[in-house]
Amino acid sequence: MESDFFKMVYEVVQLIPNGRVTSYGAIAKYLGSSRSSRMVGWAMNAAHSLPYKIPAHRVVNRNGLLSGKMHFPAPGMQSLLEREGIVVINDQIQNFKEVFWDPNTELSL
DNA sequence: GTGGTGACGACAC
DNA sequence: GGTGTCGCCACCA
Repeated sequence: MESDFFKMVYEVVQLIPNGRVTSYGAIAKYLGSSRSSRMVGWAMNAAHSLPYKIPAHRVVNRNGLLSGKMHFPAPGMQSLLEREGIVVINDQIQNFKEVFWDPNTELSL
């Protein structure tokens, strides 16, 4: 029973270009509720049961910190990001604003 | 049906 | 500027 909010989150996450990342708040704001950032995170949690591949490793918190790395099943969320060309040090994305992909700007709703 | 929690964010102090 | 608290909505017990 995927809510439209969730589906929107998944769609946006899948639209994230390679080598780019976004924040929960950015997606939430794109959906119309910047304060619903928690729902975006929850959507990521539910994404585990989804048949689609959700590049959750491209979604980090507003600080560019890999907040959800602990929940990530992969051997290393950081490794995935580095493979994308993103520099990650100590679970912190370097040049975050440079790799930051804001749907509100890129998609220009 | 109620209460508590959660991959966060913004505002208040 | 750092810390604390509220908010937001869906899911689980």
